[in-house]
Amino acid sequence: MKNQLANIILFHRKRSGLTQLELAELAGVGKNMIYELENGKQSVRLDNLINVLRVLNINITFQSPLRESFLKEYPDADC
Amino acid sequence: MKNQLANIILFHRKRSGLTQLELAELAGVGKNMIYELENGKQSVRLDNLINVLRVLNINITFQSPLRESFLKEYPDADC
DNA sequence: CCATATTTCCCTGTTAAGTGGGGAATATGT
DNA sequence: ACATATTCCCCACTTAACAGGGAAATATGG
Repeated sequence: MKNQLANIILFHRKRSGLTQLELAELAGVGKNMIYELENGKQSVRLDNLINVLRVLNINITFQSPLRESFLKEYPDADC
Repeated sequence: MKNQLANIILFHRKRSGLTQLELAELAGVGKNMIYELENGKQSVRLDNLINVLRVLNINITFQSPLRESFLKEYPDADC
């Protein structure tokens, strides 16, 4: 149970029937990156992570109390 | 409108009344990182981004159809 | 309008992220 | 039990993320 992200990636990759190598190639990253991601490495590059998550159909979102109340007041803001 | 993340960070930093330099020091990153984040740089390190978001009280979450249906079936899984 | 704060965008050196190769360890399935 | 697939984890090399200095451009506010 290294961290949340590692488990999410492992779970989705297994469900997709992909090997680490196949996922790496689909995401355009090195094979070691998948291994490191699944083992809790935090110092990966964001764009690489996003490419991996895209293959696995995982969405990354950002939430905060401030943002949610702001978007409720100004629904078209999108910022 | 470079990207979503850049706008979120800028919006929250302004609301916090912090300068780029102050946010950088609180997050333990270089001053240039804040500038680059707010200008849409995608190749930043995830741990640095997380440190910045923590200061701004912004949460990262991961969502997928697979994950949501899975957690609905097995509420205690947490993976 | 002026002084000051802040942001933008150069630059340079350092450091570690990322890569592919490769081989040992482990898992898978027949 | 065996062959094969996959994962784990080491290595060395390349490259760019990062920090921090600095200076011009821009924003702020008194």
